[in-house]
Amino acid sequence: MVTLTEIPEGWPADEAGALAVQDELRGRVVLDEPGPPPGTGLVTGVDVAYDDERDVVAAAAVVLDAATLEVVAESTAVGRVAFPYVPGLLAFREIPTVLAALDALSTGPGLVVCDGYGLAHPRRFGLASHLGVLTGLPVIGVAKNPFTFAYEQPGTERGAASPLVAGPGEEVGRALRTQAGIKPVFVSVGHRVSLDNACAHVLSLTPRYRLPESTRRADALCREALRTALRPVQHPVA
DNA sequence: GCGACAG
DNA sequence: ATCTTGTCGC
Repeated sequence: MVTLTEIPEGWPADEAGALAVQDELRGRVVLDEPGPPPGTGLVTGVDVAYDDERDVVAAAAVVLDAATLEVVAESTAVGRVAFPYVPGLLAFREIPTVLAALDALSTGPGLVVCDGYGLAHPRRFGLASHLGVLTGLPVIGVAKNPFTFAYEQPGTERGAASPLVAGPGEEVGRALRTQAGIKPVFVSVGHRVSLDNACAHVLSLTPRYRLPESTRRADALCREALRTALRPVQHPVA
């Protein structure tokens, strides 16, 4: 069964409204907790896929055992796209549907890993921070691109890292090499996790591929959920 | 001033 | 994000 997630009442209708929300929520981010220890407990990947033509977004949450990387639980949700794509306002596009997917899980999510950024954001309040503040969960962001931020190329070996900086002396995240000789990923803190711990989690989630297993699983699942949701219902014929 | 810019 | 065939490699 597929239910269409509602866009919450009071959801910002334009850029000015969204900026005001970020401004208000930014102060609630918690940055002084280390977060759950890497390699233990549960880790949940979240991701979304879009059909902009039909204004539909599908979200998936996949819970992994952090020690074995085996799937413990998963869920999906489908909704209307809640906001246009504006760099810096990505969270407003996907958060309602992501929250619905997290709510549908049969277990607590543990640490949440999302696509995109937390602190590494024009106003230091990216998707991972936003999701963290709304749920109270520990959240980190893992992005495939450095956005507008600068970094020095980390060493070529797996585990090598270098600061992702917004300006002289302001570290907003880390470029982390998860596979030897492969383009790094860009890790930033969302809520209630330290940057060191966030990077340790990401390394523990990348035994084989560039991107965390959590995101890879969530990516595959939300694409499938989108295909299913867009497939026209089959009426039985007599 | 203009364009680019996580997904 | 998404549009998209074949192809090189383990």
